[in-house]
Amino acid sequence: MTSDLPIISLGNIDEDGRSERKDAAANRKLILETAEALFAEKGVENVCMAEIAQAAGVGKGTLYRRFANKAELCLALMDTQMVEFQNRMLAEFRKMTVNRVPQMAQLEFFMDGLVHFTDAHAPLLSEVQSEGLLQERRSTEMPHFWQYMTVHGLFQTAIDAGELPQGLDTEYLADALLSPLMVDIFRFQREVRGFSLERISEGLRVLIAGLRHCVD
Amino acid sequence: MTSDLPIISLGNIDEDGRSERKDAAANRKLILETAEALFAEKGVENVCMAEIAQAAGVGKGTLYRRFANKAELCLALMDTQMVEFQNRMLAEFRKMTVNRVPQMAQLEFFMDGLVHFTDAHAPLLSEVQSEGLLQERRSTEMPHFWQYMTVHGLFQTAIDAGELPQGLDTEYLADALLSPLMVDIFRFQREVRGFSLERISEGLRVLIAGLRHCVD
DNA sequence: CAGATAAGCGGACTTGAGTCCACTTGCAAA
DNA sequence: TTTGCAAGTGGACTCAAGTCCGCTTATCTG
Repeated sequence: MTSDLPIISLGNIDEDGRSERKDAAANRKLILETAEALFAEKGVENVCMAEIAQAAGVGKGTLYRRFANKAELCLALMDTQMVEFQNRMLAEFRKMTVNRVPQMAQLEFFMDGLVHFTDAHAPLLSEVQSEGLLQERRSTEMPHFWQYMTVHGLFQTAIDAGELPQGLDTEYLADALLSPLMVDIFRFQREVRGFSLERISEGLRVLIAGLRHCVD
Repeated sequence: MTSDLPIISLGNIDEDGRSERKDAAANRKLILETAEALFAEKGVENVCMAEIAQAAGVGKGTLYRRFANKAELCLALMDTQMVEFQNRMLAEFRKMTVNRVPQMAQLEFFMDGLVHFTDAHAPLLSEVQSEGLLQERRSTEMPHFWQYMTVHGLFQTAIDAGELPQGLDTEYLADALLSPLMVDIFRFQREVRGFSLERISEGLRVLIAGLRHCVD
């Protein structure tokens, strides 16, 4: 059942299904490339929107027409890599399922991949998540959305397969298991606590493993 | 061993141990009262710093000398209630320990209390946490600090008491267990997912219960 | 091809955060 | 009591975010 996990992407389709005007599409590309270059040069958090607009040679109005804020811009920049990661994971899931690898092992594999993904994209993710989970806008495009769908899906399948007891609150558990990977906390653990990626993965593995036993 | 858990409070002692000048202390009090009133009237997120300064009849400079930002101001406003909560919990721990209540049950009790505490103070906590975990400044006064110390302490004691297997990464687990209570995620679960407090508590209970079994 | 028009564009403007600094005042030592 | 000065004060100023609105242009229709 892992095959119906969603792949989420922005694409360049407007909400109405209408595609952009040619000049607008060119500008979007220009802005994204300019932003990527500036981010690489000075670090994501040291680049402001006005600076991006100026470097791209467009007005602030244009920039904000395409991307309502820095979070959205950063989300667009991550889009390709997010889709790539999702595809890689889906391919692995398929392979593992063929090889009769238990769902819970697949979940551990996913979480481990996510730890590395989060680490690799921490600066962009910081901006993306600074917007907050609460904004309705674009919520289905937020990283948390597909991460949640994946974890939740794996939990459900694990229950169906008898790997987990029935009656677990998979909706809550999916959110809870993902919450230590929200960037704020993740970066805190990495930068202040000094945890290694392996240590974080192992910690999550322990949490996951525990679920197998406890129901009462 | 629960008796050496810390109680964290701001107090009105300067970092150098020097106490404030009388006029300054009066202003701090005035500012806190004004802010509290404005927050109650218009909601925490709808009140800006300039507004607080004006309503209190002081300049922005004065306001910012006392409180480096809105987060710090909100933290000061929560101070009393935080200390109260901590004391209530410590008292309960003592009582429970006398009655031979297992450490893990005490942890569940604490987490349940924390769920209610977080819910009750969500707006102020949102401001406090918007500062982010990463700022070194005042990190020991942040809610997460004493929450972490408490959970970590309970884990350790549980291990010493043989309730949990040795070798658990208690430092990681304390952070991880608390992370679904970071306001962003908590509010998301409450407001978007629509989870009840009971459901959240129960979910946490399941996570905690799992730890008893899994080590390998 | 011409005209209509929705989409796109740019930059001035508004708003709030936070800094700076010249001026004032409480307090303690002489 | 005077006086030195660290602490306190107020508000102008800087900086970035995000909005607004009058002008321009791609694209569609006749």
